[in-house]
Order: sequence, then structure tokens, then C-alpha cells
Amino acid sequence: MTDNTQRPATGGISAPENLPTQYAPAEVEGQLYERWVERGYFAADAKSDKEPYTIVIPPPNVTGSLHLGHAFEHTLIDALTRRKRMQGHETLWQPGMDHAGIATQNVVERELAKEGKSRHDLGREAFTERVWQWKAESGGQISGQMRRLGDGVDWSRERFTMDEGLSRAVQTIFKKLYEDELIYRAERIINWCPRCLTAISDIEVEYQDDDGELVSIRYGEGDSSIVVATTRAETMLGDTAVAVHPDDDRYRHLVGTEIELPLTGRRIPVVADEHVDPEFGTGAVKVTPAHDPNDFEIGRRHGLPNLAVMDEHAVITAHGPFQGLDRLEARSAIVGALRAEGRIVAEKRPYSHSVGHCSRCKTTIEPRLSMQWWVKVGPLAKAAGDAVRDGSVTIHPKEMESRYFGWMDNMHDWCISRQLWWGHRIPIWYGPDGEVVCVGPDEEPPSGEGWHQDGDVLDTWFSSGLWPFSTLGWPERTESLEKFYPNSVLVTGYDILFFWVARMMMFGLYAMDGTPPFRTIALHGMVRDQFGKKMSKSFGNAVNPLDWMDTYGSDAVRFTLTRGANPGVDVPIGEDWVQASRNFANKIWNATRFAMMNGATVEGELPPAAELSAADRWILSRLNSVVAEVDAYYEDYQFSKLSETLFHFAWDEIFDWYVELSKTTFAKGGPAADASRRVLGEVLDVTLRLLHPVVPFVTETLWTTLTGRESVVIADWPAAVLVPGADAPNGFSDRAAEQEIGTVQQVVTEVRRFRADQGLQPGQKVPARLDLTDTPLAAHEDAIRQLLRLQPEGDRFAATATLPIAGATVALDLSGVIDVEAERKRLAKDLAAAEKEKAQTTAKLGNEAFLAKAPEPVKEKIRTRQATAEADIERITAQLAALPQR
RNA sequence: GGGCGCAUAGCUCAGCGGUAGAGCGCUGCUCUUACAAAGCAGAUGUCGCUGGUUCGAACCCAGCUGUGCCCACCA
Repeated sequence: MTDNTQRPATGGISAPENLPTQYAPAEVEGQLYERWVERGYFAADAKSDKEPYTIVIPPPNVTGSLHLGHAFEHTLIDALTRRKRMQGHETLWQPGMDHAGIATQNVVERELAKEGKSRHDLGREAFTERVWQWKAESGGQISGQMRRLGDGVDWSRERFTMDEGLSRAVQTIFKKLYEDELIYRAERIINWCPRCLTAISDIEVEYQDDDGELVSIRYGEGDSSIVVATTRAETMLGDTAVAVHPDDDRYRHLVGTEIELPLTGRRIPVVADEHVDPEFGTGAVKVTPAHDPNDFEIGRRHGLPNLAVMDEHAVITAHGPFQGLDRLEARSAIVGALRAEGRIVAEKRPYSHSVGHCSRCKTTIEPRLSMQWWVKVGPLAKAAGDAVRDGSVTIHPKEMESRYFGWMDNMHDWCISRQLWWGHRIPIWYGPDGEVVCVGPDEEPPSGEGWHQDGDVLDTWFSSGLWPFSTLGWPERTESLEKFYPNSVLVTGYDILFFWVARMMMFGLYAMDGTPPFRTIALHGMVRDQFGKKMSKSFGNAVNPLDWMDTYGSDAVRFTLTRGANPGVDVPIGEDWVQASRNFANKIWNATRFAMMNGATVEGELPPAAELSAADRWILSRLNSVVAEVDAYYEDYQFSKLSETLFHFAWDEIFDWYVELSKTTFAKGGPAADASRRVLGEVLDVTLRLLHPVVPFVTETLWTTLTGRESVVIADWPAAVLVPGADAPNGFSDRAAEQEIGTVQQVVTEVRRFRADQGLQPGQKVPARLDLTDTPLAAHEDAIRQLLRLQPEGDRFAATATLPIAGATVALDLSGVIDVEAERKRLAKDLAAAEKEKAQTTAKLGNEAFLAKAPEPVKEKIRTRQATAEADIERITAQLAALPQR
């Protein structure tokens, strides 16, 4: 769709005089969003001929609400898709949510606990029903918040990982993996959360240093005794060996013998194993195969029994005085008992060591031997690594690749079964005679006496790994799947590179016959507070982005986040910065308002180059450069750069100079004013379109008012700026005009500085007289007078000094009103700076090595600097000489 | 224990081989008819330390110090 096919805007603010002097974001944002949705701007059509552009949302948890991290990620995705939409792509921003197995089950269980019930009181079916009910009532508040942010997602395609369709996808791939022998069942040591009562995968374990106590315990008696050290004394009840290094002479004589395990009356063997580090501690380690992953491996190598002494709640089950104690009670009880027997030979307290915690509830993980389902990741991870290695998928920023490879190349098999009720139930049925049957989506499960389904559900990341294609209808070959797979880019935080990205890569390549789920992975950083500290609820520095959006507008929040977004780098954000962004929005608002009140227009062709003033040509030339810069930054995911570029171009160049210069032109009227009105309209039109992906709301209001067209959402993305009559088919460029306006700026700034230094009031009468006759600035005399607020015709003064700034002559009155000493001081400072600059450049140009080796453009630059310094010295010396003598 | 990153203005960060930048904060002056959520002007840095490469280093190399993150089975 192009601009001229758009209908005129209806309703809302349509005339500049209706725009209030201050921008009030809250009043317009909500209505604009609903209008966009109603008009179907965000709907993606699988039948379209346009080139597709697809991004899937990293699905937020149903339990979640929008925090700044989401706001950040969504802003980046939204900006990318909005731009592509304007560029004429068939754009899909796929929304949806994740069922978040453990997290959601925990929330609902907590709710039940308030009623004094547990999930077991309800039973499996009623409990899951209850979760669905919870989801319907309070889950998914995030979608309302996404609307507030302005996320241009296709709501008609919203998906949930527990939807029927997505569940079919889960079952389908499970069966495929099972049949390819990439899913298997095995008894291993897994990470067990004794509070959630489920296994969790390695990456769901968070390690942190905890203070513990390292006790050294003497096993056995006399010459055949061995001292072992442990932080987990309670597991000794399950010890089935002591291990030493095979080459350790201290213990060589004991290998193969049995020694007494204290408190139990059992005798356990001493085994030799390479895993033991003879340098650490006493060089002897107790072996508890049922409660430690390393010990399990040692046990397997030596055929040791696995003796479990704790149940799923981490309560001791071993017969004896410790039965019924939980692991911590048991630990101190056992240490006490050992001490009483004189078995404790050393204690080190506190002893800081790394302990695993459940990422969901922070409970200390208990390694536990149990039967679980696993994905054999070897071949899948290999393919996922290769896809990046061979360049079919690229990672931004590139430094993150090494992390990705490090993970993919060393991935352990993935434990996918969870002892939960909320999630995709494992499609495995067991028969009365030990049969195991995997049931596909359209198959009848076996029935009859003794058949039952596996009670576990799948890891929540199993279904989110299918997200890039399950949301498009897979396993069916739908039109949407054909059109929108693979996704164009994945935008997500580096923190879930392994949780999520790795899984999508493996499953995508596997399910889609080697086609990766996306071509590019663009990783962003984490949002932090204004001091660079991690935001967390417990630390009290977490911010609710909705509060800021209410106060300053969604655009302000979005612009702040984008402005801080360097690829892969964390983003600090503080309220001051949101305020600054709001000020920017207000500035755009007022500048556009001014332009419209002065008749700026987008109607008709741009006037031919010959009819444009230097200022017009300058700003159009700059506009053309900015369009190109912004495009380049978008292609490289340099959000910070593109926002910064637009911010400075709009404020420093358009608003501070072009708009100010145009005031004089408008006041004069005539054809020059008409030309300028058209140029100002053009510049704002293009700039608003460039800004729209980042600040959609304020640009929509202003652009529709300025142009009278339907919506900037469906406007064309700006292309090269073309001016009739200018021989510049790839975009208008006018270096001479840029230089000329640069000189005007220099003169005006110089005089302003003089006046500020002199403390001269603007109301005070004409302290400077301009004589620009026969200079290139003659044409700008009126504008300069206006900018300096000089009287149209100043009196002549007796004592004057001239400032030969780039050929212009500014005559300054130095009689009477000025502070001669202050001026002398200022000039002396400037003179010193200029002389230093001259000395530096002269030294450089006198350096033979420099002249021989430096490239020509650099030398040219230095020569220019030298010339400028010399001119400055001449000028300042003249000014000093002209100062009244006393 | 490995791997990766970072140290630049009071704060948060750009710059990554040719005169030190931005936003906020700070100091003056100004209600100039788009905007005081503004305008104009200004101050502020031996670019962590030490060496090296180069005509030239904030930028490249080495070492050091400090700091952050990721991974890892050290009892």
C-alpha cells in the first residue's frame, strides 16, 4: 500500500489549532492502538504475494506480567516489524503465551494452600481444570499490557503452548523422536526439587555459594581407618564405598579391603578410582551412589549398590535413630552422633561451597536416583551447532557465538519428564506385561486390563522449543507455515540462549527437514536500573513500566529503551531518562504544530532545486543522509544508534536551526516562503515516518494531522530524498549548502557567545552591528538578525571590531556598554587555544615521517586545521587590537 | 578451575588508529508569539596502570590491577 492510496483520516485531531501546546500521551495512545487493530493493520495474510517477515514473540509465562525486560524486548521487535511493514513486507509478529509448567502449578497450588487444600485433595483432573480456570480469570494480563505498549501483533493468531494444536505438535514430535530413538527412558541421578516434588533439568538449577560446614570423619579403625571430608554428613547413611586415587600410596594397602561405616554397623569396600583428586582434602572420598551424581558414576564403574536413604521430601528413610528427620536435621544429628563417638577429626566452618537451588522456588536441590525420560541431544545439538558454523544462521552480536558453541558442543542429555500435573502428558502407555507404547496424535491409546499412561508431563521448554513452527500449524503443512517459516529473526535476551534458543534450533532443524527456525538470532541485554544494577523485586529497584507509561507515555518508555539498546549489552534505565524522552516527544509535537500553523504542506512535488534556498537544500541534503544512516543501523540491529541519530537530527538540526531559519522566510512571504513550507512539510513527513517504528503513537497523531492521510502505520518507509531538477538519482546531496549553513551557524554562535560573555540583555539595544555586504552570508542577513534578535537597522558605532569568520564580517560595538576586561580575557583564552592548535598542526606538518606515511585525506585535514587556527589567530588579534585602550 | 566481557566527564554509556562525545546532572542569562517538558551560552576528562607496535594509540599487542557475567562433578 502506498501513501496516495490512503483514505483521508477520519475523526481525531485533524487541524493544527486543535493540537494542545503540551503533548498529553495518555489521552491518545489507547484509542490509536484499538483503531490500528480494528483496521487490521497487524493481521498477517498467508495468501499475500508480499515477501514475508516473521518474528515470534518469546512467549511470556501465563503467570507473568509485563516488566521492563518485556517492554524492552517488545519495543525492539515492534520497531523491526513496523519498519518492515512500512517497507511493504507481509509482516507477522506472532503473539502467545507459555503454560510455564512448574511456575503456573506453583501459583495455583499456593492459591489452594490458602484454602487449606493440596492438589492431591482435588486429584489430577480437577486440579488441571482449576489451572485452566485460573488461566481464564487471571492469566494473560500481559496481553492488555502489550496493547498499552503498542505491540503490533496479529491477535487473531494468538497461541498458547497448551492449545489443542500445539499439543498435537508436541505429541507428534515426541513420537518422531521416540521412533528415531532420540527419546529414551533411564534411571539416573537427576536434580530433584523436594518442594516442587519433581525432577528439573540442569539449566533449571541455579548455583550459588552457600556457607556450609566441612567435617572430616574417620571411617574404620586403627591402621585401616580413612578420613573423608564432607559437607553432607547425612548422606553417609547411604555410603557404599570409600574411593581413593589408584596411584595414592597412602591408601594403596587398603584398596580392596572393607572398613567399618560408623553409626551403621555396615562394612564398605575401599575402591580405587581415577576421579578422586589426591590433592584435595585427605585424598579419600565417601561414595553415596544414590545421592550424588559423581558417586553414582563411581558406583557404576565399581558395581556398587545404590542405597537410597531419603524420600522425595528429602526425609531420611534409613532405619535407625535418624529415620524421619529431614536432611538438615539429620545432618546436625549425625555430626553430633559422630562427635560423640570421637569420629570427627576436623571441622571447618563456615565453609563456602557451591550449592544448587531450584530456579522456581529456590529450595536446595537434592540429587536423586530416579527413572526419567531423556532426549538424546548429541545429533540434534550437532546439527544446531553446524547451522551456525556454516552460516545458515547468524548470531548478533557475534561474540555470543562462542557461548552458543560452548553449550552446543558439550550438551548433556536433556531430562524432559516432570512429576507435575500441569503440562503435556507424556504419550507413553505401559501394558500389563511391561509393554511400552508411544501414542501419536491420531492414534487410539491401548485399552484393556492393566494398561495405563505415564503419569509425568513434559518440561515446559519442550513445547516452547516448537514455537517457531507449532504456532504456524505444524505438523500440518499449512499456508501459514509455508509462508512464514522460517522466522526472519529471533529477538531475545542472551539469558535464555540455552533454555530456549538452543531447543528451538534443535527441534526446528529436526522437525522441518534441516531448515533452521530463523535466519538470524539478535540477542539483547538485560534491563538494569539507572546505576547498572540488576532489577529485582527483593532489592526494591524493580520498576513497573506501566507507571512510567501512564506518566510519560508509552512512546517515552519505548524511546528510552531503544536509545539504550546496544547489541547484547545490558541497558540501564532510570526515570530521568524517560523524562528526557518524553521531552523529546513533546518537542516533536510542538515543532510539528508550529510547522502546520505556518502552512507546512506535503501536497504536490518538491520545488525544483533552483528554487530552493540554501537552508532548504541543506536540510534536504541532511535528511537524505539520515535516511541512509537509519536504514543501515536497522539492518545491523543498532537501535541505540538509530534513535540517537534521529534524536539529534530532529532536535539539533531541524528544530534548532531549520525551523528557526524558516521563521524569517515565512515572515517575508513570497515564493521562497512557499518553497520552504513544502520543504518543511517534506522534512517532517519523512522524519515522522523514520521515527514511527520507535515512537508509534505521537508520530501517528502528528503524521495523520500533517498529511491528512489514514495512518503512518501503513505509510511507505522513507526512501532516498529526490529533488526535481537535481542530478541526484540516488538521493539529494548538497555539500555547498551544508557548508554555507554551517557558516551561518558559526557566525550566530560566535556573536551569541560574545553577548553572553558580556552579559548583554537581549532587550538591550543593538550591541552588535552586522555588515555582511559582499560576503557569502549577505543572503542570510535577515535570518542572522532574527536569530540574534537584532534591530532591523542598527545605529553605526564609532569603535568596531571585525570578525572575519569564513569571509563574513560581523561588526561589534565595543563602545561603552561592554566589559573590556572580560572581553580581553575571553579573547586571550581563545587566542591561546588557537595558538596551541597552530603549534600542534605545524609540528605535525613538519614531521617528515608523517608526511611520508600518512594518507592524503588525513594530511588534508591537518592542513585545514592549521589554516583555521591561523585565521582564528589573525581574527582574535585584530579584535584585541580594536579593544578600546584605557 | 575454565571461558567471555568491561574499565572514557559527577552518573549511565557511545567512540575502537588521525583535533576527546551524548543524555542526565551542574553554572550563568532569558517567559524571544511551536515548545520553561523550552531557548542561548558555559564549565568539567594525564580515556584503569605499565610496557610495546606506529609518523601518530582511548582505539592494536603483552602484562598487571579492579570488576561483571557464563560454564564446571572437586567431596
